[in-house]
Amino acid sequence: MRSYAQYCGLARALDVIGERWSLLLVRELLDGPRRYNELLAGLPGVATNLLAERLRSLEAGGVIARRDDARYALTPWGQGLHEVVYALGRWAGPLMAQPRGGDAFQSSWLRHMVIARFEGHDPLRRDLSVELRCDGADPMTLVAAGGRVHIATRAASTPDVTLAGPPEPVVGLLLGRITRAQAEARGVRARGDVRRLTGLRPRGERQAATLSRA
Amino acid sequence: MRSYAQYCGLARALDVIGERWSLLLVRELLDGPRRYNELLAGLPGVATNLLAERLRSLEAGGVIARRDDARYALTPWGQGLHEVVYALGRWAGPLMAQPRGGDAFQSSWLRHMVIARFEGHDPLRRDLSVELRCDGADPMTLVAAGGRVHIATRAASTPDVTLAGPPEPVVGLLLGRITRAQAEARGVRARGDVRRLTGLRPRGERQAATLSRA
DNA sequence: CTGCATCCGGGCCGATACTG
DNA sequence: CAGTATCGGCCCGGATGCAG
Repeated sequence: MRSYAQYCGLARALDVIGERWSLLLVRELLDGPRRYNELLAGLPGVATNLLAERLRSLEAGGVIARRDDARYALTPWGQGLHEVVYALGRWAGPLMAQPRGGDAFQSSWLRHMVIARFEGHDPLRRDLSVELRCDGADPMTLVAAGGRVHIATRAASTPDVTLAGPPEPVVGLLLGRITRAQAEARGVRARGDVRRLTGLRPRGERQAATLSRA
Repeated sequence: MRSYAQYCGLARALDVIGERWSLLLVRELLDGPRRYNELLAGLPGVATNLLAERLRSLEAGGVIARRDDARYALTPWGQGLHEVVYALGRWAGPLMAQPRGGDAFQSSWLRHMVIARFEGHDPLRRDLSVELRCDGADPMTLVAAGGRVHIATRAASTPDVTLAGPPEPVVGLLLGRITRAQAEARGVRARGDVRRLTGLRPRGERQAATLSRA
């Protein structure tokens, strides 16, 4: 890519990872080393030549490295993009309840969304277990305990709350951006006391309108 | 821009701010509302039609708004990109000591770099005042007091340390990525006890090699 | 002077075909 | 499995024009 030619941290960062697909490729590698075809599967829509070109570019930039086992992995510096990727994911919160037909969807993306939203310790967080059954993804269980949230990639035995249905309203309800009625009108089957979901979020962030796009 | 068509927070965020120049435009607006020509001056290298097109795109996306006084300003949601921009700026730290001739440079970018690196409270931070005189930028003073860092856009009366010279080695020395000898070899005039700069950074981050690109 | 719109050449992107 | 080759089209960058 053409350089911005600005002595500014943001500009120099974008010179390295600002090209199309680059950050999504980093997202895939945040889950660990991946082979070329695994990356191709995790990036629906990317052309094969573009993936190869981005892999070369990010390797030259010191973000990723090709390992002996023919897998690509983030360098220690590249792993620092975790904060950038999650900051962008959190910022996109207000967009996640919006329906947009035709979007691809994968279990690992749902896990990233949940982690980005709930990572870190919060002493006010209430204990809770939530089973998520999004259409097109494996069942997943969010467990809040001791102020921290953990996510397991399997169904729960006795969840406090279960949300099943299309990804957008399920996530929208989980993030507190839509009401239970709105979610159910959009195909969500909710079981348990949905109001307890607000206990996952800090006091100041329990209103759905907070940081709304509108 | 063409959508990634992925139901993922990162992908939906990049659908809104992933185009070339968009985040740099946001960077300029983090300093407050700006007129079209002010933005043009703050984004050396951008074509006039592209700036107009990005302004339209970001306005349609709900990131910025055109105000009555013909200025552009971030919406409350758009201001949330502060964390994204600074996370990218911090990640670029290892790149900032590298010389790259021809890069444009502005005082406000230097201020952003310093804030991105030192913002927040750190009880172990030592009190210190540092005057920065980068070629091509107005003199600036970094003041650490009570665990916090504040930055003033003027010269200091009696700074503990003064760094003057080209931006890259001045910033490289401030961030602890190069030694005093390396900085002076690259044209930096340093006065005062440069070793005290390490007191600006938390204990664990006082080695220049930390998070190196190599 | 501000705030764009238009035009054009070149480069990047996207889709498909193909190869070691 | 892991890419390369090719090609059409869109986007970007630079120059210029122009209305308020």
